[in-house]
Amino acid sequence: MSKINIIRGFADLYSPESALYTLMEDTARRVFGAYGYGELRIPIMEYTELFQRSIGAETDVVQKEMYTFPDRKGRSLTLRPEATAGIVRSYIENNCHAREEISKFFSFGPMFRYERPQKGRMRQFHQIDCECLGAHEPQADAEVLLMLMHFLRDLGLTELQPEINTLGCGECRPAFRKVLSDFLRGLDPESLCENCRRRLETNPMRVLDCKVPSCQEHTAGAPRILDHVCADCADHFSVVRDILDRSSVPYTLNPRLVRGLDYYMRTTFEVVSTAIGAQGSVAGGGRYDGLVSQLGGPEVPGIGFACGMERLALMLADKRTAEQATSAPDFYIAVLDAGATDSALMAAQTMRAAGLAGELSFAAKSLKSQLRQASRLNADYCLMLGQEELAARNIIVKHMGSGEQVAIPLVSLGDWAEIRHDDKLQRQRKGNYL
RNA sequence: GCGGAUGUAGCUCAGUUGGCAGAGCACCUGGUUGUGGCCCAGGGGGUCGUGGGUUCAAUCCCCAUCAUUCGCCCCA
Repeated sequence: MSKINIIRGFADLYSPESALYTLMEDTARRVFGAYGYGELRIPIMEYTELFQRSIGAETDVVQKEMYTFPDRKGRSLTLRPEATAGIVRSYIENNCHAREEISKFFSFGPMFRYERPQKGRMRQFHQIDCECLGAHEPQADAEVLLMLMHFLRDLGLTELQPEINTLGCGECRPAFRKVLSDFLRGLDPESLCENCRRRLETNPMRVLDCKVPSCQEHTAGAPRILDHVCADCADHFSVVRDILDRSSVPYTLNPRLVRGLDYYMRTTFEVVSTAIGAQGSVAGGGRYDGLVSQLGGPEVPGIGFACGMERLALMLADKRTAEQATSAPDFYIAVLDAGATDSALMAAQTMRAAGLAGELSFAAKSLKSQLRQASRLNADYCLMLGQEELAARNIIVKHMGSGEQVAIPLVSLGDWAEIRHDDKLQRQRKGNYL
């Protein structure tokens, strides 16, 4: 039979790397919980229209990257490419705005985008997502960003800094778009890269964050959205900046920062790392005041962010956090005769019931290789069990450090394990206070 | 959707101007050891990603295809 492969761009996640994801989730629950956010679990599939109407029908995500297919009754379903749309759908559907003035959610799970996989980019990837709905005040913007940085700091990623910008609102952005468009058309078309010449028609604001150096040079004198937003947007943004200035969180003002999803407005931010390859955007978010009503809900403002777990994991792996998650076992049981395997399992259960951690060899391989395995696992003790020991109702216990060994009656193995377990707890306590 | 790199033992990878397929680790056996990590000797294991082509002969050259990976694009 031929074997069946995993789907391209999907991944099996093994220990110890999987422990990084648990760490991220645990940290998220603790930090976001401290800000009054509750965990929300939503489906990974929605009707396709939800994403078309929220992300934007013209965006690359919707146009080329969604896993969309009909269900058995012909309705178009889509595996979620991001979390905000589903959260807002749920918010509207459950009348959250009528129950509480402000709703704060965090959520994590898999997202799906049909892209070419590369470092830090999978077709099934995972995001941590936070949304604050119901607050239009700029303080909410600042708090969300401070919370994100708090989360990253608690993960040990202290070197990360956010870039921030404002995108204006429905009132002032169209005017800026025109000013920018006029400026770009005034340039020599040859001075822009091929992509930017196309963007000029589809989405002129995207030209601003083009990474091609020559584009950067030629658009250096481009109008800045900061100078063209309306008074309300300017006031809003200056309050956000003022709070950040007064907090201890450093940030960079990046007037060229724009967002790929259509629903963003006003405050926008992104955390980029240069340490993990080309896909360096670790987290991104911003305000989306029109989205709830656009999806058929009430006029409720919102702000939030998404954080890419694969990219965080790349940075955490650099810090060797994964190794800390795994600990050495207390024992390993070597089986000297095949007939002793079930007794070895019972012995292991006795040890585990007493609080010790360890494994047994299921196969009665040579003692040499089993002892080697015990030292490879860095076990404290190796227990040996064969026909001879069974006949004597004993088990041989060998301390791997000193090499000392004793025969312990099988009936009192539990007592022995309990003593060992108490010793271990004492050592740990001592270690903590020292 | 577009480019570059890679695909050889369970794992990490050498290799041949085209001529019987290699190492380290792992595994197994034996020796040494106070039944153990080191060391020594031996052993098992490979349709050289897949399908075509060129050739007396292809793992090597050519074409196609699949997979992995790094970029472009896009995004978290």
